[in-house]
This record gives sequence, structure tokens and C-alpha cells, in this order.
Amino acid sequence: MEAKDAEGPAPDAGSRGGAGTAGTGGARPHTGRRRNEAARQAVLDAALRLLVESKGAPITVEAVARAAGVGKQTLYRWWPSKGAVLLDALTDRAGQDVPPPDTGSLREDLRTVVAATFAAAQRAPWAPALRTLVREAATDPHLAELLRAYTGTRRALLREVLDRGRARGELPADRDLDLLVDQVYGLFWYRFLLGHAPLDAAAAERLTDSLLGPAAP
Amino acid sequence: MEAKDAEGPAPDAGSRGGAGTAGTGGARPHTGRRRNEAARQAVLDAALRLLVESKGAPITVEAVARAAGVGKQTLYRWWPSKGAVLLDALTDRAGQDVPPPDTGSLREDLRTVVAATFAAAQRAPWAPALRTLVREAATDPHLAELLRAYTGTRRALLREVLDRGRARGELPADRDLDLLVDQVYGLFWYRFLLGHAPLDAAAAERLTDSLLGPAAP
DNA sequence: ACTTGACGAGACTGTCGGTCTCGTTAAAGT
DNA sequence: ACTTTAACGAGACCGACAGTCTCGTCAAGT
Repeated sequence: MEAKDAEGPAPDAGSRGGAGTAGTGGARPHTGRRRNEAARQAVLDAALRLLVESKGAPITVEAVARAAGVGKQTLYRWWPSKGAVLLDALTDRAGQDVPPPDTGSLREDLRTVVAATFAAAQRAPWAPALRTLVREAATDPHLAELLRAYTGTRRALLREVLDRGRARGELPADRDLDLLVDQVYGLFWYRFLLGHAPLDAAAAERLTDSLLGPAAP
Repeated sequence: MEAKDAEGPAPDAGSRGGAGTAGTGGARPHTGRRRNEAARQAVLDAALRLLVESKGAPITVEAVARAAGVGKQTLYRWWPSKGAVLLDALTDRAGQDVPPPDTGSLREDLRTVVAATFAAAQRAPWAPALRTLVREAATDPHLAELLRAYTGTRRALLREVLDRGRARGELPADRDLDLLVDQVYGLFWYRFLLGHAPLDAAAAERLTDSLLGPAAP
């Protein structure tokens, strides 16, 4: 491998400006060879490819390193665990969070968000990757934590939509919004992981109606 | 599955008792030493104990065998995989399926079933055991299948309640009952596995209201 | 007595996550 | 140019674990 180094944006680590040679503590200027950005990209590419190709089968670290043409140690130098690599690969490329819709109609906003969530997870290459990731998370506490953080932001987005709807009076003031959020994502993950029932636009429509009551004319 | 034995001993029944063996017996004559029922019990006891004690930590086959005072081979002679042992241990002792209530009121039946489900999973020793089991199922296809079958019967029970309610006219004829079932169990598993929100009687009450609409006076 | 097969014990195999070592190579300072 | 430093690819190595195989023993039936 050893591509001619793209010298991409430095990861983060040491700020090179520190002229002080500060011996005592903290930031020390960085000498020596720098991180190979091409290797990072190769790892993420390989991980994502394997994640997509493996239909539910587990991914091994060796497979990722081999497919990326990279030593295992390089991998562990920059990611704390296998799970971190996989999640990074998935989120790095994942369609990024669109701001939730705000049409003025709770029913419409909710249906849109739910349908978008369903569709995104079903979209071509992502489903097996996400399923594999969740599987790995079951035995990798590190990954589980990362995944929890990631889904937390999704939950917050949905919660915003509901809050706006309630502020507009489209929902009783005493309605349990956390329950509503959990009903949406509970159903989503349940069907996504078990795969026994569809997660399509029709399901999103019916779920919305079930949560808000039948549409008023 | 299963090594030799043309007999295909089901891991359940097993005629206890000593010589003579009151005759329910298999049609096929059996020579040689018989299965040690005490060993089977010891395995299930040990597995359940470890399952309960391990708060989410994985259970090893060796630990089960050692705790039961049993050789590993004995274990694999009667169960096809580690997961099968764990599930057997849990279901063997788990509160058995009560027939679903039939009070004539869908709302009441539904609330009862949901509350019972929530309560059963939260009851003292079961929660960590069940969580561990589901974790293992993520990497054990065999166990995943067994678990799917087990939960399938639970789903069917709930479905009966809903069918009766719809037959009584308490639900619109075009209501999607599979969606309702998935909403219940989706929320249940979601909260059970993540543990971020309670699964108590109040939650059951609110979920029921959410599914059926606010209670009519 | 003799056959059969389950038993406890534990050695063994294969897989995998993660670490360690080694010789090499790129970046920086001098 | 020379030296120092650290990242690099390769792969040996470790520890944990599921599952298999072997062995000597022991109980149930013939």
C-alpha cells in the first residue's frame, strides 16, 4: 500500500505549534512520521464493504485489515475496538441527519419522519450492515455505548417533532411523549431486526394513524 | 443435530425412576446405561443460577458444566448448543403461559396481558437472565431460532385477545392487528433491552390507552 | 458375565479479539 | 546529509471460548 500520502487533515492529536518543548506535562510537539490518511480511508472503505456484503455474518478484524491492506496494529492504533471501526465506517458514509420536517402538521411531520426512518434502514446496502452492527453490539459494550449515543440523537429529533405538535395543541398536554418515541423506535427495531413484517411507507402510515388516532377529515 | 444415538432423546421428558421404569417407555428397547436425570437437573439448575447471577455477562459452557459437576460431553450429548441449554434452563422454570384473560372487555384484557408481560420480565431474577439470553442469541443462530419460536407463542396469545376484541366490535374491522402486536412487543423489547425507561403497570396502562385511544367514560 | 452406552474429566482443535515485536519508512529537527 | 521519532505492514503470539474426541469408569439390561 503505502500510497503517496494524501496528507489529509491532521487527525487531531498534538498541536504542532507548541514551541515550548514542554517537558512537564500535557501536549508535546509531534515528531516522527504522521498518520497515513490513505490507510484510514482504506480501512473505512474495507469495513463498509465487508459490512454490506456480509449478510448478517460477523466481521473479523483480520478480514478488515487484510481487505484494507493494513496491519492490525495500525487499525488498533486509531480505533479502540473492532466495533468502533465498524460504526465509524457506517456513520462516516451514512446519509446525514436531515433536519426534521416542520410543516405545521404533526401528523404529516410524524409520517414523514417515520417513513424516512423506515426507508433509510431498508435502503439497499444498509440493512445487512446495520443488522451486523447491532449483532456485534450485543457482545461489545464499547460499540453498544457508541450505538446508544448515535440512536439518541435520532430519538431527540423525533422528540422535537412531537414537542412542536403538542405546543400547537395537536396532542393532549398530558400525552406521554417518551412513550410515543419508544413506540416508534420500538416497532422500528423490532421489525428491522426480526424481519418478519415490512417497514414500508404503508406501515409508516398505519403506525402514524395508530399513534395519533384515525385521521380527521 | 446430535451426535449418535438413533433414539433422538427429547431433552424434555425423561422418565425418572429406577429399575422397572414404569412403562411409559419408548417403543424401542434400550440397552446400556440410561440417561442420568440428576445430571440433567444439575445442568439446568446451574445454568439458571449462572444466568441469573451474571448481570449481562456471557456464560461459558465450561462454567455451566463445572457448576453442575458434569462433563462437557454430557452437556453436548443432550443439548445441541450452549444456547439451547440456556433457553431450556430459562423456559423450564419460567412462569408458564397463563391462558390469556377473556373478560369480555378488550381494553381490560389487553391491559392485563401487557402488564403481565412487563411484570414477568422485570420480576426479580429473570431480567438479567433474559437479557443475557438475547445477547447470546445475537451470535448463536440456533438460539435465535429457538427464541423466535418461543416468542412466537407469546405473540399468538396476544393476537387471540385482539381477535376476540375485534369480533366483539371493539376494534374497527380494518385495524392492522399484526401492527398492534408488534407495537406491544416492539416497545417491550426496546425498553427491556435498553433499560432507559420503566416497564411498570403505569406504562402498561398508558400503552393500552395509546393503542386503543383514550378510555371512553 | 458380558455388552452397551452414559458418565466425569480433560486434552485438543479452530476461531477470533487484541497485543507485541520486528524491520521498514516517512516526517521533522539539526 | 544525518539523526530521531513514530507510523507503517506483516505476522507471531496470547487468552478465551465453543465444540469435539478420547479414556477409563460405571450402571442398566441380557
